[in-house]
Amino acid sequence: MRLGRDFFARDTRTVAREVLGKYLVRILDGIPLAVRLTETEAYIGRLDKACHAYHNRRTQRTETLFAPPGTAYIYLIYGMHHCLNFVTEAEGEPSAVLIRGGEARSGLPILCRNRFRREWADLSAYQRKQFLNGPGKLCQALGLTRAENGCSLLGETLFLCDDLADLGLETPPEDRTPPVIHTGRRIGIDYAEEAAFFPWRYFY
DNA sequence: CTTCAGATGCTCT
DNA sequence: GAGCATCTGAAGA
Repeated sequence: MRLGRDFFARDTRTVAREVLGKYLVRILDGIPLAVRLTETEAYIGRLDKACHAYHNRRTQRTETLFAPPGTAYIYLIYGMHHCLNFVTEAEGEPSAVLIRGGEARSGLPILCRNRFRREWADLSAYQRKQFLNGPGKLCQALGLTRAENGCSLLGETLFLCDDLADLGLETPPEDRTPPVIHTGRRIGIDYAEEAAFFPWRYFY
């Protein structure tokens, strides 16, 4: 079953927690790419110095955070990588869930070529183990860039779902037991003072 | 396994 | 002009 707007229109930390284990699907050139989400972070504009839209800060970049829940917020970081977020809360409450990691479930050959311009069989064990364990890696594999900033997550080519039946695939056995979720500090925001210590990173 | 430097360009001041 | 919600490869332990 696909996730609707109501899923995203809730407390950001709840969404960050509950989206773990769900599948992010992108249909690219007719081919379904699917990633099971394993790591997220919550960013809440109202309270959070680490959020780009802290105190409702409105600039060209943060405009997407004011879009309806269920919108993709994608920005360029460090001049060469992209980060994907899901906009959350009621429309106009600038908040989002950063997608930090996942595991490939469909379209592995494409995901792999997007990331390494090589075949899965040619990757080292280290490369396989670290395949999608970072926000930039995930965007690169899925071919998501600023061109997709502001796109709906409720559409026909980019969406989330509960299971892989939507894609005509069987859900693997290891995906059937609910993940045990851990929390921790968010990564790479040491500048954000007390907010750097909020336990708003979720993973399993 | 760990640390570290360097890449690279957009965004806001 | 400064800073950034990162990744990679090389080198060391």
